[in-house]
Amino acid sequence: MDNNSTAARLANLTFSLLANCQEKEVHLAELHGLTQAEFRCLRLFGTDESLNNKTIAERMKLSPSRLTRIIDGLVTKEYIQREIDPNDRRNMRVNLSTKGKSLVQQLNKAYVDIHYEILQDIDPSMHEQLITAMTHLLSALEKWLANTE
Amino acid sequence: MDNNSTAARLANLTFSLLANCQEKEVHLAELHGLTQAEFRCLRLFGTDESLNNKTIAERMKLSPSRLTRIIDGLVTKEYIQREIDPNDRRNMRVNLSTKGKSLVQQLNKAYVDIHYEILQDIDPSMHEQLITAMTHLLSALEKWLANTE
DNA sequence: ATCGATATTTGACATAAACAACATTTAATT
DNA sequence: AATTAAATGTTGTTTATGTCAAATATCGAT
Repeated sequence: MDNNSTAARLANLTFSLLANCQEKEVHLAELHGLTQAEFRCLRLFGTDESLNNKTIAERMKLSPSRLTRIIDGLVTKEYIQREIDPNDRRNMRVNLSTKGKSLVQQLNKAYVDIHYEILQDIDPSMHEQLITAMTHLLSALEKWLANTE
Repeated sequence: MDNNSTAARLANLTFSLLANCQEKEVHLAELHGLTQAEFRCLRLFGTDESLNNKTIAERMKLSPSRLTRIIDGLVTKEYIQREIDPNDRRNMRVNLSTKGKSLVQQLNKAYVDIHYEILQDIDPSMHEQLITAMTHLLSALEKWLANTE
């Protein structure tokens, strides 16, 4: 009984959290003159990563053609660069420009900062458990998604 | 240092969590033949709530005109009903149909169930902490959003 | 060196979702 | 009589996505 109401509270929390995060993402994209698709694509890059069109398309579950256009936008806006892969010249290695790197870093930093502040409010001995809990939450969701697809 | 890397791990977790939740929402909407906007609108209802057009429009930050169309879709799909507000007959009280109620309940149940399962994996003494942490996470995000708007 | 497969880009076209703006209508309130 | 709530019709924009076909360049293997 008690557990169930705790679950309901937790469910409400993650629900609101999701809504807020979504709003945040929309806001951030706008702030930098990016469309949602472009923003999502950009967020896919670690600062040093270099990916090719097809890989990104697969990760984002989009057609290569579609991806080309999204990348086009990001190249025009100077967030990423395209260069020919020396190993296989049919490939384009797509990677972040200086501007892109700095944006991604900035976003990551802001993100980590928020979480840092949150952790300040929590007993350090609980941190590890919190991580564990969130990991469970994530894998439960992933499992759920895999099942229904 | 350690705190910061914990923050980074936590940030990554909520990031993945967000991505998964988004995917889940898209999937669920599809599953029930609803557009994203319709799905979001539906999720706004508690099972017993009765709202009017204008209120929903404000909550969803949309124009009343736009809302009318979304509601139209949900009425056509028989998830919600419109009826004239007896107190002010200019108002339309919008509320869930039986079908709508059962869907909302089903969604809520699934949502609570997932969280219940997660809690099973976590030491009960930790539950309150988790709730607290998530509450902090949420209010940090809300604060952030309020600041940047 | 040629042939078939592959990666990407490009152009054209198409769909549909998500939204706004505006004017009009209807009905009800104050 | 003036105001309000909602619906409706129209028109238009943007974003997101797909498909398909053609073009280009490259690779790998024969």
